[in-house]
Amino acid sequence: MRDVARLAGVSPATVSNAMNHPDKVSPATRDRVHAAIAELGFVRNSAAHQLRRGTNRAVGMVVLDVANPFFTDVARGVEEGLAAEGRPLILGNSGQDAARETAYLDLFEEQRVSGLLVTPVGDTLPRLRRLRDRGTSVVLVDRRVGVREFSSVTVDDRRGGRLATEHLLALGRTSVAFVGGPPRLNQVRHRLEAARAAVDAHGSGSVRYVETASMDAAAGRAGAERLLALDAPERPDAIFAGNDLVALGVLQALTRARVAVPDDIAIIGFDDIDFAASAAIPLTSVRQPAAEMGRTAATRLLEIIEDPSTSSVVHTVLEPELVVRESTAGPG
Amino acid sequence: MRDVARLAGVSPATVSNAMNHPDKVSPATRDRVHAAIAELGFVRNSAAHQLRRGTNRAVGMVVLDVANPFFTDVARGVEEGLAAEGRPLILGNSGQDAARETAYLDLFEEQRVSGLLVTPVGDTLPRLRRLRDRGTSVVLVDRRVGVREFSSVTVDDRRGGRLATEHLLALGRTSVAFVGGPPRLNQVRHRLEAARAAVDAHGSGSVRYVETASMDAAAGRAGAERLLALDAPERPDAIFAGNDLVALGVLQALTRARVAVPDDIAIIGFDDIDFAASAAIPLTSVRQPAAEMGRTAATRLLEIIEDPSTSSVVHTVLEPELVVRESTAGPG
DNA sequence: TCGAATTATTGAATCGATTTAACGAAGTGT
DNA sequence: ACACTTCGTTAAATCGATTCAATAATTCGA
Repeated sequence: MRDVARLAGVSPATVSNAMNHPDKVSPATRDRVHAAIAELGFVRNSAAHQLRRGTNRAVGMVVLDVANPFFTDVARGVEEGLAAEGRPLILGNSGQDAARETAYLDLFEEQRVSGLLVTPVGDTLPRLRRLRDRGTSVVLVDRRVGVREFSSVTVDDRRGGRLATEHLLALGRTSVAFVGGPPRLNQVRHRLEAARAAVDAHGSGSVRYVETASMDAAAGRAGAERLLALDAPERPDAIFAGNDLVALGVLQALTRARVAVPDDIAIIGFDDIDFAASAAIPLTSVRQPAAEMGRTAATRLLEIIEDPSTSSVVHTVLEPELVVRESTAGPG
Repeated sequence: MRDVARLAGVSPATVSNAMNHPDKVSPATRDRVHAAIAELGFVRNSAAHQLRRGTNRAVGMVVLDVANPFFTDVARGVEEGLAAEGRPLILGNSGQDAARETAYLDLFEEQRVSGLLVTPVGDTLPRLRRLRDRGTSVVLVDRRVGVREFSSVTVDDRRGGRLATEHLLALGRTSVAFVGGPPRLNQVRHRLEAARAAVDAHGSGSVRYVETASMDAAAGRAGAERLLALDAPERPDAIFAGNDLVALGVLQALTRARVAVPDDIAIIGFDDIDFAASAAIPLTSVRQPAAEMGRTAATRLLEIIEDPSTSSVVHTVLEPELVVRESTAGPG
């Protein structure tokens, strides 16, 4: 910056003013400074900038799993929402791993980001509290922990679970297997509980839980194979998958075993990722408005950053929507 | 940090030494300092740290399109490769948009990241030169620009194009449409050129180019519809899609129009993303080793960071592999 | 036991940009 | 013409951690 100042024939302070308080500088010198900046290709050192300013404009986001299109859709929504304010978004991928989540939280805490969007994996609440107490605004995405303390944007999982299950029951299916896990995840619990409640309300039918360690296609294949190992009368006539990746895995395993979908076993997923529509047998799914979730979370976060005194905690719950395709309804 | 020093009964300098040069501090005081750090939950301010240290350990990566699983797979590979050194990876998504790419390069330049992985979109070469001249190591991923200056990790697109086209020709297809674009992308050009060369070498057949503005499913649908609008004798009997997303879009459009795949028209994609295998008609594709590409790029970048004097430019070219599925081969 | 060699700790300078308070120059009103 | 604003500019202090040179404490050999 000294070089820029020298070239423009002014002091470093004036260069700073030209960049950050253009009104404090006469038009003539402002132009001179900008010319010098352009000529030297000066880019300010954000470490120094932040150190003095005390704040980092960037927003951090810890994404649960970039391999899941649902979360990349959320991230894209966040980017859109942040674009209005021109704040950079720094993405970290926890890949469902608590240790990596912690590593990214450390990074963001060191960086003193002004806001944080996170879908927590591990026992993250104490960390989030500390971040908040130190001035980082926090909004939870697709999860709720510390309900009285942190705003969140989620989708009504119970409603989604009910929609899915009622759809299956309406089609005359009675023996439903829910494939997903681990049950520690609220998502999984809520969807499963709602499925059971729907079956109870219906008066007949059953829900069995096939627990998996993760929520990807491999888990779906493994879960389906466990079901296929059962004797025919024990087999379910419908599978409610914890999400679309799992559903695609289930579909692969069933197809390989020459089980007719949906005739023998119907499959319904959750999320309605783009690929659900172009699956081998297009997947019925419970649509989550991922991009909207991201946008909403970003907007809410910006509000809190602008006015941290707004201590009110807001939980936005978006509505899921049933999208019926061939994996339950049959062709045509 | 002053607080930590006070609590531990030492000077700030000792606290710093305890963290960064543990050998310079006696075990007793080191423990005392660490206890104080833990008690106060001290997290160092990375702005100050970097300002003094002059370097940022983090590595930046500008991903071309997080909506494309191919690139998230690459990013996962990069994370793996970087994990060895424990360097944080900061992700930015350009979404194929030159302006957003520039915004992220600005951010990374301000941050003085020690390394940069980028799949350039726009006219990025001058920016990369400047970054390199200022000490940021750069490795190109899935692209080559400034061949004498920047190391790169790519896949042999011509070979991939040849594999795909020879496969189609071997199946007796003669009229191939290449759907993809824009042609400004090297990838697209190389794959298309290789397709034409393969047809020439074969002695019969033809390749027509259906140009699209982007490389997503929507583009694939649009491209396919243009082909469907042709009179029957004009229609191709095979479609080589620029990547799997485009291929999935093509497949959707053909299915909707009740065109039999592969009987009437065969489809082959590129990338072999996970979803290709679970598509409506499982997609034949040219597999790119995405994760390996990411790992390799990360490793190469770390080498350059460690020893910037290594001015040698290395271009790693990974080999693609044909994966035959039903969209060309027919069931069974 | 004493000075030399070694090890542990600290005060002060430093990184690069921002900001505050002070300064000089130009303009205003009487 | 004089005192008084107003406006543009600058010197110097500052953000928080690191590092160097210097000092203090410890160990060791003779």
